[in-house]
Parts: sequence; structure tokens; C-alpha cells
Amino acid sequence: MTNTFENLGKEKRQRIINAALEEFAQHGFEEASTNRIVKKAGIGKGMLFYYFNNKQDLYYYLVNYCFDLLHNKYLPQINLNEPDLIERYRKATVSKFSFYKEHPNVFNFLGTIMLADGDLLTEDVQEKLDHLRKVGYDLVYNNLDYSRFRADIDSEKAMELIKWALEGYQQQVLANFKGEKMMDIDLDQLSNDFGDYLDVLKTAFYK
Amino acid sequence: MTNTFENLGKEKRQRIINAALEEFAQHGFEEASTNRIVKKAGIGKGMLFYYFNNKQDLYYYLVNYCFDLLHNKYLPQINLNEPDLIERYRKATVSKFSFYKEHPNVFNFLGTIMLADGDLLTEDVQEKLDHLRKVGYDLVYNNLDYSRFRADIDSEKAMELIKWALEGYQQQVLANFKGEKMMDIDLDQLSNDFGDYLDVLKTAFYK
DNA sequence: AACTACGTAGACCACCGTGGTCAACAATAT
DNA sequence: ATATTGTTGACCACGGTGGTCTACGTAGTT
Repeated sequence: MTNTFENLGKEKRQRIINAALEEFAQHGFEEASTNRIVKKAGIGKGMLFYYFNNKQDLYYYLVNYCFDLLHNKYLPQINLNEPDLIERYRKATVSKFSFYKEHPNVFNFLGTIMLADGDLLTEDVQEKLDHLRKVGYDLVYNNLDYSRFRADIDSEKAMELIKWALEGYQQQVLANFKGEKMMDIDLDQLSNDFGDYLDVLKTAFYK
Repeated sequence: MTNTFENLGKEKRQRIINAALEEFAQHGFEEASTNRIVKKAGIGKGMLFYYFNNKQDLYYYLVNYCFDLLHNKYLPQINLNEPDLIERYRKATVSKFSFYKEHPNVFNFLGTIMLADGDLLTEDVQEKLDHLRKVGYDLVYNNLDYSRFRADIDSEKAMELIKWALEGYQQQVLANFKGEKMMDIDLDQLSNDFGDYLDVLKTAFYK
């Protein structure tokens, strides 16, 4: 309600946000513990309820915080004008990991939100989630040039396979750099390695 | 300890096992609730601790139960003599879903085990897990015939891509048939759909 | 120095769900 | 009729819960 929390020093505010994001991502809303949050954040118990009215308010604050970041820093980087599926995916993947590297907890938290009880989320949050899903869908299915595919290949099926393969690649990367290791990831190297795989895909599927 | 539980009627025993597997899979060991387990299983609280000494014993029983099933019903179906990656994967995938359909909770439970705290699992369980991982690895990397790949394609990279694509397919299927819906899955249909994708892969990557 | 206003910590609260027990009783076997 | 086994759920001490409140530190103003 008050803007006390917003006026906090940047470092401290960020510490609290990260601690809370981590706790909610790990345990979900119900089983998340405010005691653990304040311990992780290194603040007194009272302060959390001084900044936020209650656990729910904190949760909603985080939800909005994550969506704002997403809308300001990540989504604008996605370019649906690129007609080539593989190129589009290359750029989107690098953007994604770049965002992930900078805000490791945000993605984890949003991931759990997507699976959360519907009745926990207000309608406007649901709409934001739907928008997010739509972007993910458009990224892979909208406004693409199919003409590059080989004639003897079903381009619809090929696209699905490509999508899965690239998401498989992303998962493998995430498995290696999970959690705190995320900051160690080398985006240039990722981009290169990824490019190698994309070249193989092009050779296999394109004319 | 005693064999009281084993002498139970098959239906009742299975009800308890399923309730417990589900609870542990959903909440992990620490946050799993014995109260919820007995409620789901439809038995009195006392019985659970009459059959098992404590929560841990129940957990270990389930672990062994799952591994036994896996070793008797699933692993023998995997055939590493098939030299063609795609064919091998086709058979393994059908086996996997067939097992999954019959024992939906077992896979979920084993999945959480793999991520569980190491100190929760005894050494022999760790060994069984390692064995399982090795089988998964061998399935994709051992004793395969690379000679079918096109000459202008890096067969190592191609194999990785194929693996990811097929696992992506599996994940999509699982997303559709999660939980109780698993029993609705049509294995023949799955096998056909999957075959279509495999054909596309063959056209793209093989000579 | 005195006063005010905000920031901060953590002891404390009533409450609830926990793993586990146990006395009472039902069912079955001898 | 008796002994054995199967079964239930009220009950227990306990630990962790979200949230409160008092006491204190700090900084600015007069």
C-alpha cells in the first residue's frame, strides 16, 4: 500500500525480492515460509509485514514485478518479422538466456506461477499469463516462411521437430547452469554452440 | 519389518501404495503428510504405522517397490542390439509409455527421487539410480550405427538433435495426458503418430 | 538538547498440522 | 470361549505458521 518498500535502498530491496522469489519458486505459495524469507534476506521478521500487509500482498507484488520485467526487458526483444524459423529461434533463445542470466529467479518463479492454482491468481494476472503464452505460441507458429523446407518433407511436422529439438537444447543448457551457476553461463559461447546445431538443422531440413 | 503389509488384499495394498506414491511425488518427503495419505487410501491412521514403523520406512518401501517394477517390467524391454537410433528410440518410447500407462504414479515418484536430497537415499538406492541413468545413457549413445547419416551432416550433432526432438515429443504427450488422464492414452495411436515424426527425421538425416 | 517521525529487530502469540501412540473394539482362528 | 490379529480415530507433545507489538536506533528539525 504505502511506497515504503519502493523507497528502500536498491541493494536491500533486491535482496528481499530475490529471497522471496526463491522461496516461492521452491515451495509454492502455501508451503512458502515467511520465516525463511526474512532469514534469507537478512532482515527482521517485522519488516516484511511493515513493507507488505501480508503474505498474499508480497506474492502479488512479486508477480507484478516479474511481469513488468518481462514486458520491459524480454518481450520487446522478440521479433516476429524474421520469417525464418531457425533464425528467429536463434535470436529468441539468446534473448531468453540473456534475460535468464540477469534475473535467474524470475523465470523460475514465473514457471511455478503457470502451474499454480487458478484461484490464487487474480484475473488480470491470468490475462498477463495468457498473453505470455500467446507470445510463446506466435514465436513458433506465426508469420513464418515455409518455402525453404525441402519438398519431400512435411514442413508442418518438420517445424514441430525443430521446435522440440531447440527446446531440448535449451533444457540441456538449463540443466547445466541451474540456479546460482546461471551467472557463469557464457552467452557468446552459447550462441556459437547453438549456431552449430542450427546449421545442422538447416542442412537437414532446408533445400 | 513384519510381512503384515504384504499379506494384505491386493486391491487394498495397491490403494495404499498409490496414495503414498502420489503424496510423496506431489510434496516430496519432508512436506508429505501421513494424514493425507491415510485419507486418500481410505484407511485409519493407525494402520499405516502398523504396516510400517514410520514415514521413512514407508518411503523406502515405495522406493524398492518402484525399482522392482522397473527392473522386472520396463528395463527388460529395452533392446540395445537394435543398431538404428531412430528404431531403437521408437521401441523404447512405446515401452516407456506402456509402462507409464500401467503405473502412472511410479514414474512421477521416481522423477522426484532423482532430484531428492542425496542424504535421504541410502547408498544401495543411489546405486540403483545410477544404474537407471546408465541405461538411459546407453539407450541413446551405446552401440549405434552411425553409417546411415548423410555425409554432409555431423552425425554426433545430428544424434543429439534427434534425441532432443524425440524427448520433446514425449514431453508434449506427457503434458496432454498428465496424471489420471494417463489411462486414456491410446498406445497404438501414439505409435503411429510417433512413427510419422520418425519418418520425417529419417528423410531429413539419413542417406 | 529535546522532540518527532520513521526504520528496524525479534520476542512473542494463538493456532494448526505434524508424526506417532494407544486404548478400545471388530473379526477371525483355535 | 479364548486368544490372536486387524482396525480405528481420538489423542499427544511438538514445531512451525502468519502476523503483531513493544522497545529501540537513527536522522532530521527546531
